[in-house]
Formats: sequence, structure tokens, C-alpha cells
Amino acid sequence: MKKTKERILQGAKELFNAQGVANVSLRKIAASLKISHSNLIYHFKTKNELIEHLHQELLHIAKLENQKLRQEKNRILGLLRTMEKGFATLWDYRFFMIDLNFIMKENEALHSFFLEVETLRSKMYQEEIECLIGEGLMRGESYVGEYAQLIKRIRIFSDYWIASAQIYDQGEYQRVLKEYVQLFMSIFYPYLTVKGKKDFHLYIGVKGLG
Amino acid sequence: MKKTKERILQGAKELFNAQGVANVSLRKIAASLKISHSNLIYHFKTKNELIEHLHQELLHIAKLENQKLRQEKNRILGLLRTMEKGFATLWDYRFFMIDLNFIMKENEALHSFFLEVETLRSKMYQEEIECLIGEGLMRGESYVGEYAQLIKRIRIFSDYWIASAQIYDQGEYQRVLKEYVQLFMSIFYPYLTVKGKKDFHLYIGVKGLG
DNA sequence: GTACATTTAGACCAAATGTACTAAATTTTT
DNA sequence: AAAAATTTAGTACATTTGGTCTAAATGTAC
Repeated sequence: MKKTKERILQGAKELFNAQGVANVSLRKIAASLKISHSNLIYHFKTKNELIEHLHQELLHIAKLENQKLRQEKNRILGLLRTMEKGFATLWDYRFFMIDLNFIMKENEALHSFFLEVETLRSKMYQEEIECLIGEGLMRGESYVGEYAQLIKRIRIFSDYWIASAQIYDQGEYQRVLKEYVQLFMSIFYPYLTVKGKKDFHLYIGVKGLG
Repeated sequence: MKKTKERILQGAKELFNAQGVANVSLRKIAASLKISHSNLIYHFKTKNELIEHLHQELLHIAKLENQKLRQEKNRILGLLRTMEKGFATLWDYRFFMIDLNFIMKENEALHSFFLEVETLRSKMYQEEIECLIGEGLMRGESYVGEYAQLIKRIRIFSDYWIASAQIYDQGEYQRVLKEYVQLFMSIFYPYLTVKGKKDFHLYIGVKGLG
């Protein structure tokens, strides 16, 4: 029965999302699945191992989605669609971002790995920005390091929007998600050219004031 | 001896900062201070009570500082100075921001209180922006709700820059702090007018490219 | 059907934690 | 100095947790 392993991953994810990593023990997970505690340990020796597997799961799904995303002709729309999809996926594994610092403290290997992934992500945004500039949708830098700063701020937003939502937004999932995607997009707005802003208003659904 | 109570608060703060709230028990705090754990419990019945006291402490200090801050003639410089001071204070109680979501989950009262403080903070930023616009340092809104979004993004940055720094920046405290203050200020940059940008370059220490 | 490997459950242990209770020590008040 | 209040320490207990060990159950290959 390979099914047990999958049930554990699924159950653990749900418990983590609902109660937070720190408040969930291997015993609680086992109890919620109505299997013995030692059975769970047979499949995953520690909580960290479980978290690592879930992280791999998340990365795998994210990778697949990025490949599947058909190329939008318009870059602004493409960015929007990418984020809509990506944010939804992340939400499914939201315990990971809510307890990010806790997890990183407990698991040195995961921390290192996370830093590696981040450098990739950072480069992706760098390229995205260069493309936007190349297509005349975004203005160039106004001072040295301006876009390096922008990317760092994007990083903070990406890492913690879910944590923030947990504290401030108790509404329904769909609405919250949509709001934060818009919030993400709004980071770019003031750097866009007239042409870029036109696209922004068209696709993001906020009307310009003139 | 009232001193014990203060020593406990100080010691708890340091342990929380170093190891994270979830990994620090009342017993550990007592041991680090070389007092009996029942002695500690005599002063603070639970960990939550301890955290609430530390939160009050933080609010009190922040309030005093805000009053003390002499009025800068220049608003941009004033904002910079306020943030330099505020960020440093927050850093001293950084466990609070690093384990924000964990604490909010454990302590419903503190969560509500935090939400109240946030509405005040939000209003402050709203006024700050209005003043900047009034002085011709910042442009008006380009679409309805643009600055409401800006304020929410500022909120996320303010709440989680320390958490982010803990993951990505292992450097020395002073340098990290300075970097994140600059990062904070850079949020405003693209909304500034020519006049505002001039002040920005003057005070923040980055040179414009023309 | 038998032998083997995999999976599951139950019992047990040591460490840590919150909590309660009692008594001693110290400070403050009278 | 005596009495009262506050502060501190010691002990003990129930719970939870991660972890180990053994044995039963289940599936698989021959």
C-alpha cells in the first residue's frame, strides 16, 4: 500500500496549514489519519523529513505549472497569469510560508536549499524586468541599484504575503488570493511606461484617473 | 526586589531573539537566569503573559521615541530618521516580528490588539502621504486605490523585513539595518515628484542617473 | 503453499514542559 | 524585634513528544 505514504503527506499538509508546524506533532498527524504513531514513523522518521518531502512536492508542482503556462503574447498579462497560478499553488502549501522562519531555523539543509532557489527566482525577475524594459513597457533605472532594491522588495512580498494575509484577512480564499495578486502587480505599476500602464489598466482591472 | 522581574523580561527577550519563541520554555528562561522556574512562574504565569509584557514594553518605547523625534524641516529626511529609529527599536525586540504569526495564533488578545495598532499605523501613513503630496514631493494617485495598495505593501514590508533579514542576511546588525531602511525608503521613490526625488537622492545617499 | 519483504500496531522509555503545592528565605511593615 | 507580606526554591505529577523495540499482519515472489 503506497497509498499510506500519500495519505500521510496530504494529512500532514492539512494539519500544518490549519494549526501551524510548531503545533503539530507526528502523533497528531497519525491520530488524524487513524494510523499508529509508529506506522507514520516507519514512513517518515522525523517531522523535518515530512516537511522536506512536502517542499519537494511543492517545487515539483510549481515546476510543472511553469512549463504548462502557455506563452502570453503580452508580458504584463503573462506576469499576471503566472502569479495567479503561482499564488494559488503556494496557498495550498501555505504552512510553508507562514512558518517559514521556524522551518528554516529547524532545518539547515532546507534553509540552504531555499537560498539556492531564491537566487534563481531573483535572476528570473531580473530577466523579466529587462524584457519589460526592452519592450518599452517599463522605464530604465533611475539610480544604480534601483531594480536590485525592487527585486528584494518583491522577494519580501512573495515570501510573506501569505503570512500577512493570515493576520489581516479572514475573508474567503478566492477573494484574498485575488487581492494579493493585484497587490503584487501594483508593485510594478509606478515603474511602467505610458505603454506599460495602458496594459496594466487593461489587464489588472483598475481604471486610470487620466 | 523588583529587579528580578526586569531581569526576567530582559533574559526572556534575549532568549526569544536568539532561539525563537517556540523553542524557549519558561524553564529555559529560568535556567538562563539561574533562578528557579517556580520563581519565574511567580512573576509570569505563562509564556504568553511574558510576551504580552514585552509587547507593552515595545509599544511604550516606540511611543516615547516618536514624541522625542524632533521635527525635521524636510519630510523625506524626517521619514528617514523616524524609520532609522523605529527599525532599530524593532530589531531589539525582533523575536516579536520573526515569530509574529506564531504569537498571533497562540494569543488571541494580542492579535486583536495588534490589529488595532495596525489601523493607527495605517492612518499615519495615509496622512504622511497626503502631506508629501501637499508639499509637492509626491505625485497624486494614478488610479483609485493606488495608495491604499501602497500602504498595504508598506505594511507587509514593515511586518516582515526582520523575518526576511533573518533568512537572507547573516551580516552584522548595523549594515543590515541600514540596508533595510534604504529598502523601505525605496518603496516611495517612484511615486516622488522631481522635487521629491531630489531630496531622496540628497538624503538617502544614492545618486540619480540623470 | 511457502518463504521473504514490506507494512502496521502496540508497548515501552527518556526527556521536556506546564502546573500545583509546600516550605524556606527575604523584605517590608509595625 | 516581631509580624506580615513578598519572593524564592524544591518537589512532585500528569501530559506530550520523539524515539526504539518487538511482534503481528499484509502483500509478493517463487
